[in-house]
Amino acid sequence: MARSDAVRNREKVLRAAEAVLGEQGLSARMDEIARRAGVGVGTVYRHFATKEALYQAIVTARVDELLAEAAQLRDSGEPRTAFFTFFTRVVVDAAGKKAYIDALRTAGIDPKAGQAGQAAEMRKAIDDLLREAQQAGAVRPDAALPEILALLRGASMAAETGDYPAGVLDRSLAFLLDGLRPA
Amino acid sequence: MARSDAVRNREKVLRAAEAVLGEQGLSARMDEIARRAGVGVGTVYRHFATKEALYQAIVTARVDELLAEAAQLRDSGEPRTAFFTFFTRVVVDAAGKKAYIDALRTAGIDPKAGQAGQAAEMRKAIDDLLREAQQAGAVRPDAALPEILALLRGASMAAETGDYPAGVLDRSLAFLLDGLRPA
DNA sequence: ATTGAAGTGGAATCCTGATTCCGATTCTAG
DNA sequence: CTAGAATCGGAATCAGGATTCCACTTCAAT
Repeated sequence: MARSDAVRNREKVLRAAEAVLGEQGLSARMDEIARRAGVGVGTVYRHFATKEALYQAIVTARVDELLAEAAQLRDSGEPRTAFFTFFTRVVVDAAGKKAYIDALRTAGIDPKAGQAGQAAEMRKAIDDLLREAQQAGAVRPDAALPEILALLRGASMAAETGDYPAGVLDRSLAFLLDGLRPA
Repeated sequence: MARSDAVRNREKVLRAAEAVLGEQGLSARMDEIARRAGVGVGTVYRHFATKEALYQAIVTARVDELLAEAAQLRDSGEPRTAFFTFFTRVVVDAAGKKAYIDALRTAGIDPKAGQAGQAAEMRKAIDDLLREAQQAGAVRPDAALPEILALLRGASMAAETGDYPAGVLDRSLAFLLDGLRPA
């Protein structure tokens, strides 16, 4: 039913939006996204009712990918590693993608919209990894989910901001994770 | 020379702006600031050429306070504690004050405006505390300033965002700081 | 090849604030 | 107490962007 060119354009918009929103965050202009997609603003709006909707589409997709990865790690049989790997993945993934801040914020609380479900999933995924890691003695037992989420958020936000000299981010993260290990 | 009432109004504006910008960040409206100050927008503009200027005035003042505290801690003769205390102070101070994000960002890099000098001072202050703490064996020797700044920024940003259940922030920060201690 | 529905481009419109302007009000020096 | 300067207040002006509209293309089913 859907016209082939329409589908193609939708893709182009999505890709352009991902790039532009990633670089500039929510403050990016719809015009810019349209230009980069090689399309008129009107077309962008035909596919996504609003800037917010476009943004959500992108974030939702990305979070789904992360959730899939979390599931995979959970079943990897390496609980001691899985938690740290996922934590790192999220932070690295956030680096340079300003569009994530809100996603993380949402994961924290914010029962807004339908994304609430996704946020809950994310929390659960992290909680699972955390528990198993603690069970395996890889993470200090006094660390609870809320604290982990706060740290994850902080790390992600820091990673998104400014460009650090090579290695700084990795080392910072390493220190942070060390703080989560048993004494 | 300056009219007494003008001085008073300037103060009112400053106080109101501090409150409003603290709660809502840069997105706060000038109208709101004026209303809270019990003054017309025009008056706000008579004292501060632009929203940015008003914002800078506030941040600059606050950072100066922090610098003073840093100096005091440096001379306290408690290097083992000073570093952690200051780190904590900055984060706690940032909690709920959305206006700081940018200040911290600036402290990171951003040679913008005259604030560049202040940013440099802040970096130096932290560096001093860090070195002494390491000298005293309270902080792992492989932690360098850039990493510390990244962590400080992340922690501050996380603290500013959303409201966490009581204690979460403190515990998160405790874990983070544990990661900076020698093994 | 033909045609009406679906899709497109991008100028025009709307909205939301920041900033400007200026007549009305205080101050305060004399 | 009085005049002139310094301030005020807040309506009017501007500007930046999101969103809407619609005449004009493209599709693709027939």
